[in-house]
Amino acid sequence: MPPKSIQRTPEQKAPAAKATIADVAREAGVSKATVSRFLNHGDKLLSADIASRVESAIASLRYTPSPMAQSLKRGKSGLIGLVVADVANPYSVAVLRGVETACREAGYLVILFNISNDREREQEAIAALSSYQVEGFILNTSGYMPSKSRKPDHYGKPAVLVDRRHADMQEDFVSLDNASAMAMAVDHLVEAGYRELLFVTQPLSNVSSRIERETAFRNCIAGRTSKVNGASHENAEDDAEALEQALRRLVKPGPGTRRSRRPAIITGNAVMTLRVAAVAARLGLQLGKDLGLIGFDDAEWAPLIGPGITTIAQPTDELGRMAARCLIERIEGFNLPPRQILLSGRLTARGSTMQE
Amino acid sequence: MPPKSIQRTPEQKAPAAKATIADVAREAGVSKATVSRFLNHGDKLLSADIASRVESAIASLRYTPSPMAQSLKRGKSGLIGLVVADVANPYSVAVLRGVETACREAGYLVILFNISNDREREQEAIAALSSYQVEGFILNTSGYMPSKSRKPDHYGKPAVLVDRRHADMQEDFVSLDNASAMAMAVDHLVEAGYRELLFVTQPLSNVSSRIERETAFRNCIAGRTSKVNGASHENAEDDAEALEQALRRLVKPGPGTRRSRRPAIITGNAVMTLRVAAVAARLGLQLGKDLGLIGFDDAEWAPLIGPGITTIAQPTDELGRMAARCLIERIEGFNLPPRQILLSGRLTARGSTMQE
DNA sequence: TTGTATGCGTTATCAG
DNA sequence: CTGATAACGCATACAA
Repeated sequence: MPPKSIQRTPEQKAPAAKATIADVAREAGVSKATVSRFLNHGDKLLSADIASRVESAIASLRYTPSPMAQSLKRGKSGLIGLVVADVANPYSVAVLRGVETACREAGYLVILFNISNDREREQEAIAALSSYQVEGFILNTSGYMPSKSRKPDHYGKPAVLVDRRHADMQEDFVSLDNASAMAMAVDHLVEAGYRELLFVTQPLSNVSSRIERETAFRNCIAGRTSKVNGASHENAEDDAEALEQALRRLVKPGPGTRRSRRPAIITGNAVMTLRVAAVAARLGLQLGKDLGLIGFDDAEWAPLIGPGITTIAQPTDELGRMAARCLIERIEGFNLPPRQILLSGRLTARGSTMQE
Repeated sequence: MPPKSIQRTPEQKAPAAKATIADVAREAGVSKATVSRFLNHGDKLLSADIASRVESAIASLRYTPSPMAQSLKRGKSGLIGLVVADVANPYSVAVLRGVETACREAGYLVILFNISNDREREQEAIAALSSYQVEGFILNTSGYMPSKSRKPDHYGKPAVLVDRRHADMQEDFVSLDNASAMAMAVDHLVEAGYRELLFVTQPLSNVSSRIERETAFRNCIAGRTSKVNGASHENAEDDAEALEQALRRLVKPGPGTRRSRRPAIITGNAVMTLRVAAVAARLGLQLGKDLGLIGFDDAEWAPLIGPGITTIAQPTDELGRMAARCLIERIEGFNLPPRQILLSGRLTARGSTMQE
């Protein structure tokens, strides 16, 4: 057996060292500039003869331009920076999916930065991404830096916000239409005979989507001339205790109150839905009977918990795609005023909000 | 009011144009080379005086080196390419999270490429990532290209595989210890009195983790001298029908069989767990009573479906971190033989596998 | 239509 | 210890 020399993949003669534009130029017997022209303007500026020579040289060398070098030269990179508040959050991930797809289809790649809900790191994320010459940002963050009490700097690059609005927002904004989604939820509950409503949310703490939903909820209640009661409960991460209290209070109203007022809960997102379902189970409350439940965000498990949980699904994939498209439009030069794109949710009725 | 000139952020005198190494050199009254030395070797090669001058120039100009330019020069980018079979899969996402964290901590950023379970696009993903000079790949893919019937080319860059093993694997491999996890599952069921076992999985179709689990299942059954029966069922994406048949057959054994043989199902992942739970509900089967159920992958909803579903949790975050660490070790030059890192799962018993 | 020369922001190789 | 200077791979103004 002959001593095995340099490893080579079967179908590739040249060593792995990537071909550069200079190699192509040499192979085709032209200058680097000519090759560059072919790359950027096709055969518009070249004679047919030379164009084809360059073309076949590129093919035979399997040449691919280096985005890095291009980026350095042009100041643009084909990269889009995505900053996510928390990759553990299914919502973020669902959006991420749409974003990645749309970007790739448009020839961009996504660099991901997760800040694990640490607001202080938003600026760090943007800076890191920016140094990689990303051409724009998609932000699913609060946009608020407590310690600095100012907005993060976007380095003059376009950005689009998803789900979370920023103060004095100059950017495009893509989100669920929270007001009408909440209206759907309340209407649905009232129609099903529920009269004592509780909105349960994670702490509002400057997260615009939570605030919008809470506000919409109050408006819905206030707007009803009929006898619907409503209250909100902010539930901290670890405070199952408080949540249990709130449920107890909701279900077993004080003395002197008729029991004709059926109680129901609206949860602000899937996380809270799960928590409420857990507490309800612990208290022995039957969903759809002792307690109505409708939650923002649809999840695969929603049909399977108890009698099935009624949800308002967000068009997450579409939200992500929209965000990406907005950003790319701006990147490619259209200079539009800030837009707000509000997509509507879809209600799926299940056992947890049964008619009386 | 004076005509407002160029917009400037309050605390930043210079225009937004990012400072370069040349700016710093000028500001400090030294050469670019000197600044570069300071950047790369600290003050080891510089006189204290000059070092401090450079240092303050950097600070006052808020200078940050351009990774792009560095990358061009050094041939390394600080980027790691992550190719995910399907971002819609909670498992992928959970791993992604660990990967992102570990990479960032080590000073790398992650570029994400999702191939939506399209095996043909694995090579495309790797090529795209490679052109961005990523320093290595983390792959959660099949590594198998049906149409080409060969393995994707990694361009000589290090790669680590997560969850899915490739043929003739030369790469590091990080995964759940499927064999012992399956053993745990079977032991648990047998101990709880179940005797008629069915393993339900998505189609094996060359996905190594599915194959390993199925094989492990068969081995477990074969290894038992006692009277435990076992069978496997591959369930296609859209075939609820077949799944229902399988459940029916499992629960209602043919004539002449004693009913002392309690039936139970082991699901290969969370997706299948949900599907089985749905079908069981439709058939009116009580989990933990008429039918045992234990599933791979723990999810937040597991405790809430029916009497709670027993699961085997994968240490997803740790898997991601491990993968990242392995890759980074290789990137930074340690030339080790291929390793396999198998992490064990954790069983959480819930109502769906109650004792008789 | 094509080639030459220059520069993008860094790092490395030389001298000094 | 420090400073010119030449690459890295590419795109473009300018010259031919």
